[in-house]
Amino acid sequence: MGEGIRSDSLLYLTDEQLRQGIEAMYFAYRGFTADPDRILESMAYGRAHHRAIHFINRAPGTTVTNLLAILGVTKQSLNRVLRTLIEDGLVESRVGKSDRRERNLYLTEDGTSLEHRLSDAQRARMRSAFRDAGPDAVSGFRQVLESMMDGELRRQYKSLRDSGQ
Amino acid sequence: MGEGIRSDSLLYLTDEQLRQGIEAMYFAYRGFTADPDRILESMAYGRAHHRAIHFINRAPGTTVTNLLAILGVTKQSLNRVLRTLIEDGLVESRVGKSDRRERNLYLTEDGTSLEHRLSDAQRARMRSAFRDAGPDAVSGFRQVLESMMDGELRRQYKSLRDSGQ
DNA sequence: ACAATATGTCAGCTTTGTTGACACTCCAAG
DNA sequence: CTTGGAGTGTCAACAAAGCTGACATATTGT
Repeated sequence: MGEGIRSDSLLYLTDEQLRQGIEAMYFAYRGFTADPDRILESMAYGRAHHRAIHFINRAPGTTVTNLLAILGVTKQSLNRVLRTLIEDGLVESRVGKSDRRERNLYLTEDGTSLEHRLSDAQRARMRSAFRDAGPDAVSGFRQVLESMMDGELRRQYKSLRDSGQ
Repeated sequence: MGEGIRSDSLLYLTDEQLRQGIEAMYFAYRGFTADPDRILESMAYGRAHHRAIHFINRAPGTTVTNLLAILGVTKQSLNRVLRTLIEDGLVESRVGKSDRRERNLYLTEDGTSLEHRLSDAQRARMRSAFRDAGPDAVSGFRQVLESMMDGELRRQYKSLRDSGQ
């Protein structure tokens, strides 16, 4: 073994370290979805409903096409989810003002209330993880995740992020 | 607004920061699975097959029950996946030596070869993200993910991690 | 002998994704 | 004003991957 081939600054790039990162991502994502899943399964809903509710709440008045781009599913798949949410009175679909082909989506009071329950649960876990790890770790966490995104997804993530606060 | 209510050290725990963390996790996970998914869809396989292959490779000779505990699915669900992998000659199931009720699972040569293709793709993305973000960020990333796991999952993650290298 | 364990399998159901086809509304350009 | 295309909704059919419940088999340990 030649010395100095692998410098200290590259030690975290060994296959072993990478595999640990992969497994950490897998197990953490299961924790990440566990709390909302528990709430959703008591109703007739699943993760797809949660995602729709999240992003409608995030950008009220968004169109179906925009939601399709963010979620990356087919309109048939999204439509099935939206239909149940509209039927159940959690989402309101208003005909577009300037372009009447578009549908602008909004959460109703009930929809907002469910969104709060779901995001409270998810935020509580995220808050606890952030608190445990500390501000520097949080910054690193965000940096790595952002680098892991696909180009188009990263664009959408940043666009949402910058529209926030 | 009163000054000093929210100290600098807690700024990263605002709902806005937490929501960004949640969305980062969502978009990053899609990037995380994108490359293996592309490889898998060219065959008749899905993510469930990838997970089985990953953990069999990780712990050769593991039993079905152990795999069930790690993956958190029902045996019917896992069995469907394992059956196709065994039929296709990617996984070998050997009767247990000491306890003949158990089945010890191993990757065949073909199974190992597919595992390499999948993990090479996934590691490449992880490596690139790690390199972009730097060692400190990687450490933070791992810390936050570990805190985000459920208790039982964290136990399994650590057990795998410590058995490595 | 008997109970418990590990595994496999059958049937049936759910959620969430997919294609393909088609209709309707509406905007904009010719 | 007609016509093409975009945005939307819906139908049918299907697939992957999870679930429950029930049951069979082999094996182990008491």
